[in-house]
Amino acid sequence: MSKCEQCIVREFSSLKALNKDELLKIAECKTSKIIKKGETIFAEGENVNGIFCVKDGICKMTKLSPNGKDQIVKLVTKGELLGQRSMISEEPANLSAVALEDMQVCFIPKTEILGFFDKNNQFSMNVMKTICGDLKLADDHMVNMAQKSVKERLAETLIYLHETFGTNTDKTLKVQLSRDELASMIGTATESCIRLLSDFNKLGLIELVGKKIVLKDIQKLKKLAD
Amino acid sequence: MSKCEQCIVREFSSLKALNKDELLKIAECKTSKIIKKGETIFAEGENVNGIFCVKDGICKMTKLSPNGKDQIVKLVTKGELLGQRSMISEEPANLSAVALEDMQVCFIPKTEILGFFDKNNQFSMNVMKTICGDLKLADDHMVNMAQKSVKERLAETLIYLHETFGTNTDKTLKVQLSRDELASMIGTATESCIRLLSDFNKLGLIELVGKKIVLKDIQKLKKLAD
DNA sequence: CCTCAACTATGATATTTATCATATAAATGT
DNA sequence: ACATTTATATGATAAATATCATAGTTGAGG
Repeated sequence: MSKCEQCIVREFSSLKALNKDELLKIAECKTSKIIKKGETIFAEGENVNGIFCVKDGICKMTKLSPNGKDQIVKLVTKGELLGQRSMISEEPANLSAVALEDMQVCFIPKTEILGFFDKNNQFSMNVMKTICGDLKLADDHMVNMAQKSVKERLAETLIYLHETFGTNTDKTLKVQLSRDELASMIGTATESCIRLLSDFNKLGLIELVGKKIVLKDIQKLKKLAD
Repeated sequence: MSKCEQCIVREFSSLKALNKDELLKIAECKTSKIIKKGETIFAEGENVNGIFCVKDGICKMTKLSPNGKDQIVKLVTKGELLGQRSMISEEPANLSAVALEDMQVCFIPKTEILGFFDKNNQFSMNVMKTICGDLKLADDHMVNMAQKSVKERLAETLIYLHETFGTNTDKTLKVQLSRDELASMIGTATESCIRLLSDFNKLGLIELVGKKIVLKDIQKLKKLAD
């Protein structure tokens, strides 16, 4: 069982407010897991009963729309926590978490976390601030979906992927989403997404290297995204 | 200065966790305001420095999209609190709050509320749960915007307005939004919204009584909304 | 190395939605 | 009460997007 003290999640998440003793308590009760690409960490409607710390890898948070299509609501990467909302609301998960690449995560039971809420105010405030940040992003995201065209949303998403997750040595985007997943992020049909990528390619805004994408003209993309 | 003990906001919001002494402290420092229909309680980008308790009336929370159009993100009505996210995140307001009808609100300074976070855990948990609820709604809303057609969103919104705010004695919807505002809720052009209302009218799903709307066939509307 | 399935790509077409134009109705101020 | 603005309504058209069809490409497993 590895220690939590030097874990990356501790540095970046709400957990940074925990002291040595509290970290030791977590280290004792946590469960480490390896999640393979494509595997589900938890699914919409499931009772989670704790939170997951993402130690490595990226996952997509999705929600099934009544029309049967999956919408990617957001991406979560190393250093972040999963399942906080569900735990606090005492409700089943509203979103599914599915690994986009191999992941290392730790599960910490609800009982442990809820104890910290009572005793460690800084921790509570951190969690609250994180969720408030998520709420702001969700509202902003909603307005984008409602007001922007598919083209604008695609440009914006490409820039987001570039700025947030960076590139490989060959300049291709590090997070490798399928065209289908990219379409599901921007909320459009797969064919429309492919077609627009093709257009962007012809316009010299991006370059398609097999299934991978290179951003060639970020300034123009930003202008396009508004 | 009226007391807070019997106030409707106290019954329905996170404030219900506060004890008599705490309520008295609030009663002393709060400011009551009358907001006329159309007036702004606070605007996007403003520093709010406290929260507003909605004692009576309804307001819209809007965000300006880069294309210059206002998107209505949600409606807030009596018994609810405004400006919590901004206060907790220590950021300017992300949304504007504008009265849809005459309102009574009370302003409670930030300093007072932050004090309760330290001393009253139940209050903290209530606030956290409220924000978690907001986050779930925002995510769901986002998926709707991304995946549903304008027609589906209109049907869904009409049902929401009916179920949440009810009807007048003549069966018309109580919240009276202009066609423009309704369009801004569902994220479409005003003309498209008007046209669809007209279609729904011809199909017998709704009835247009001047600028007001009566839902005639809720079952069919629900089917339409998915 | 080959085969099958899944993914990517593109054309043709239908549907949805936005935009522009114009008309009518309702509200507002003087 | 009238003029002026503002909101609602509808038609015509253009633009955006989805859907259906089909073909090429890639990658995994035998």
